[in-house]
Amino acid sequence: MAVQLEKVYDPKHVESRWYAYWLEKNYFHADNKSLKKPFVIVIPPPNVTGILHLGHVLNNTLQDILVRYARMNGFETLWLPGSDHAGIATQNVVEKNLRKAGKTRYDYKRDAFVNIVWDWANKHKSIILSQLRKIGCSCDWERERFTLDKGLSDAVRQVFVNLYQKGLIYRGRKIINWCPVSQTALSDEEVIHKESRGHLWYFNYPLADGTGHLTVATTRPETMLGDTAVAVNPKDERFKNLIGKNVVLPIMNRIIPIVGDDFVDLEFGTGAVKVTPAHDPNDFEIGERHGLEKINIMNPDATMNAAAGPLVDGKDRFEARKIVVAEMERLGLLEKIEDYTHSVGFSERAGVMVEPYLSDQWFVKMQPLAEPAIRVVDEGKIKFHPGRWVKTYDHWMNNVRDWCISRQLWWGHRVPVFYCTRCEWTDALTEDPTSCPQCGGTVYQDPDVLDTWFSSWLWPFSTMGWPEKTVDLKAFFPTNTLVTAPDIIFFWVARMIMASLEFMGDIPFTDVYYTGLIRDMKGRKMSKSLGNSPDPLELVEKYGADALRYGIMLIAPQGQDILFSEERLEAGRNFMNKIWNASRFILMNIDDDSILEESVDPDKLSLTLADQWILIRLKKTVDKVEKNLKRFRFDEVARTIYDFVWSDYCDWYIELIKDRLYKKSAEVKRVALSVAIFTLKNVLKILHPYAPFITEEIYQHLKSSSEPDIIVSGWPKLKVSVGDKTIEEKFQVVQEMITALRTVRSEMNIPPSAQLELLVRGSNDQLPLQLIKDKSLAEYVKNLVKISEVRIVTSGEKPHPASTIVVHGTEFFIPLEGLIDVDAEKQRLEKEINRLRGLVMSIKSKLTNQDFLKKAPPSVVDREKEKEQFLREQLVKLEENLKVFV
RNA sequence: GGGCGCUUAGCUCAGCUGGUUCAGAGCACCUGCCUUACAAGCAGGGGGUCACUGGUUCGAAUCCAGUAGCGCCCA
Repeated sequence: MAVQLEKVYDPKHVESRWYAYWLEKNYFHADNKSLKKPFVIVIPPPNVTGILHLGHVLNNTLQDILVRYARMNGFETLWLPGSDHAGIATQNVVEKNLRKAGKTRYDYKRDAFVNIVWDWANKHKSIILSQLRKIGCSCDWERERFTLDKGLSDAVRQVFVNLYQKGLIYRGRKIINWCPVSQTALSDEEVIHKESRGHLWYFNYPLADGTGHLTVATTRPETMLGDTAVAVNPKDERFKNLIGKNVVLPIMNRIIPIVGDDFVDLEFGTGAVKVTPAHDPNDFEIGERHGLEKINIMNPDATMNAAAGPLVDGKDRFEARKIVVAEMERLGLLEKIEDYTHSVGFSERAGVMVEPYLSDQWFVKMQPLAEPAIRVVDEGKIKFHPGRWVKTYDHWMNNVRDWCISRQLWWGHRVPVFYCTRCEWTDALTEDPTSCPQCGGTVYQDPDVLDTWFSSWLWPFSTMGWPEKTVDLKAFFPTNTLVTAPDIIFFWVARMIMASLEFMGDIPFTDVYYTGLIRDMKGRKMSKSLGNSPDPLELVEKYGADALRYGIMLIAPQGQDILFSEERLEAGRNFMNKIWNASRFILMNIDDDSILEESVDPDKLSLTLADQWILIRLKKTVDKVEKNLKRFRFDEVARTIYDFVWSDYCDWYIELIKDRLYKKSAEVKRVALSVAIFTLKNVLKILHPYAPFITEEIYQHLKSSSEPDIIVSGWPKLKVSVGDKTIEEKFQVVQEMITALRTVRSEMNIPPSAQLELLVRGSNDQLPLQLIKDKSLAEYVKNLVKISEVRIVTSGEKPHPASTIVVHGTEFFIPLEGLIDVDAEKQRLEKEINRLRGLVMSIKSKLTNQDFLKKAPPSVVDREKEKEQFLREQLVKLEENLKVFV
């Protein structure tokens, strides 16, 4: 019996039902003993900091598309989900919350604080995972992982110890980036450089021998308190003779040397620079070269310490700056102040200015790891999409610096290094020692934790059970495609490649697809403070998950940022409603369900031109979708399906078969319906990866009882052999005839309801005449243009007055006594004639160009000749018809 | 300073291997329609020197070089 669907598609009634059904059927679960070829994606684990944003929707929709496509193609498909503990970020938000209550983490014992963070993390983890389910992600939830899980923590520890033993992890006292808010070291990648307006202060440092002074320039006056030298370039004629002499450091009254160092830029400032080895990476290097003292003048919270002197001891760095400048001025040693724009580092998470800070940290030696990782990408074993990111990758890899992995945080994997309280013993161990193996003394563990990325870089294999030799690893590693944003190419992608090669001896994935960033319509990044970041769940509520997914795919160009506005989602919603209504129409015309049980073989049906045409179009659409999925052109896929469904299927095919559905015999109706159902089912399949819910819902009404659910149905393999090449050509002419006639109706203001008579005049070699002579094709025209009768007329015959059009040489007259506005018709003809004349002119100039005739391929020349011929004929006929009115 | 990307209709973007997909789509706009799937719709229409300047070519939105503007990354 005919199924009745709602007139307007309501995703709320559909989506959650099917997700529960798929789960119940265990469709998302991957069997590690399967004989099928695997297709594997590991999710870029979202941070448990907060909730999902649109970037996640984009990213996870893409993954779900790949996964669902692979599943339909018979792969053993694993999409491994999980989340990331996001060390600094998570600890930061929790501390921010505590601060609201006037507390800091130091008001708690370490364990107690970590428990608070766990509560936060668990809460957000479950929100995030439920959001992924809401948008339809077909993840294998049985394999969900968290970076702090036991297994993953073991992997982290194993890797640390291993690299430590290989000498690739070492402890070093270096200048690192220090975040005064989180009070931890950061890696270079976690610092964001911004152009900032500041000043350049010029200070005079008196020479110790009283013969004058040397002027230095600085952007950070407060650091002068930690100066232990002044450096000049040995090539600098101005200062050459000063090398080896001393200056008196003002305020501190410390005698410090003038050293010569090539690093000093002769052009910058005065050519003499103050050297603060404990607070500047370049100065540190100079200090190393000249054996200078490194005086740390700052506390971890960026207040000044006692070494900075009584004037500023305990004061904040910016307050200290003011005090120092004022004091220098009071001493008459402030030469001048200039405005100066320079690049300043900010902490990625806390957003405050970072301090270059001397401290003991753990580092990974990167170069040995980088080399093989560069190779696998350059050799194409791992492919980037778009490929241009290879350059960025190479550049970073070739200039990679050692990775600072220790963090002075409480939330994360503890550095597995142990120290003896009594002797010098220290070691990295996979098992906690009970006492010092050397002297039996008590031991303690390094208090620091590891950078989050030190666990994330193991994600593709730690999630599958490494370092155990698990069945999962054997079945599913390496993975296939990684979908991520290019802003973490260094943080994550590069490091995963290094870690996989080092520990698995293999690449982690074969393809990396880089998405764009989602911005608002003004091109601004989405951010909470701007309030331009919509909540994905609200959008799902409003438009449905399918519309959200599909809409985003539609507007997401490859490799470019995406300008998002809610308005643009309407295209997605409208399309869902369109396909819903097309289905609704088909379903309401099914009066005998047995048609659904038939397997349709188009070759065995007696097909009309429209049937053959839609099947060819379907085949071409499937091919194009497949091709573009393989090329990662997800936007193109969305558009291809859109055009087929909306234009070909709805605007033309359905309109054309209405006549057969309503008025014709049961057999005729059945063929039309069969083709319509066949086409719809296949288009639902190719749409399924994009819009899983609505397609499953509709498909359930259309599938035979023995066919599987759409999610596990086979991807269409159409062998449409119907018809010759002329089918599309013929149909296109039909479309042209109909459109041309409709245009006349519209332009001549003929009431939509008026039934017209149509006279056709032409010769038998003209396609339109041949087609219109075919009764069934004449019906197409009659139905879609509201023509009551078509009459083929011979040369002399022509009604007056009539509106005239010419399609491929054949003349069509609409006789409309009284309805035709002669002036309007004249104008219309003149306009068309002018257009054609222009075209003819341009072709003529081509065809009279000897070079063109000689050098262009003959097929192109012939085509132009045909075109000219064709246009001329059309022109002549229109001109004749115009004469009638003159 | 180095690298990458972008510039096509009012807006957002397609346009692959240079020529019948060549100037396109959606939104917006104009006209007419509640035509028994859909007004979240149907039919028709207007609208662009393809950033600029050169070059290659019979032929350039498309390839090359340069210029300008915008954006991103690295130092």
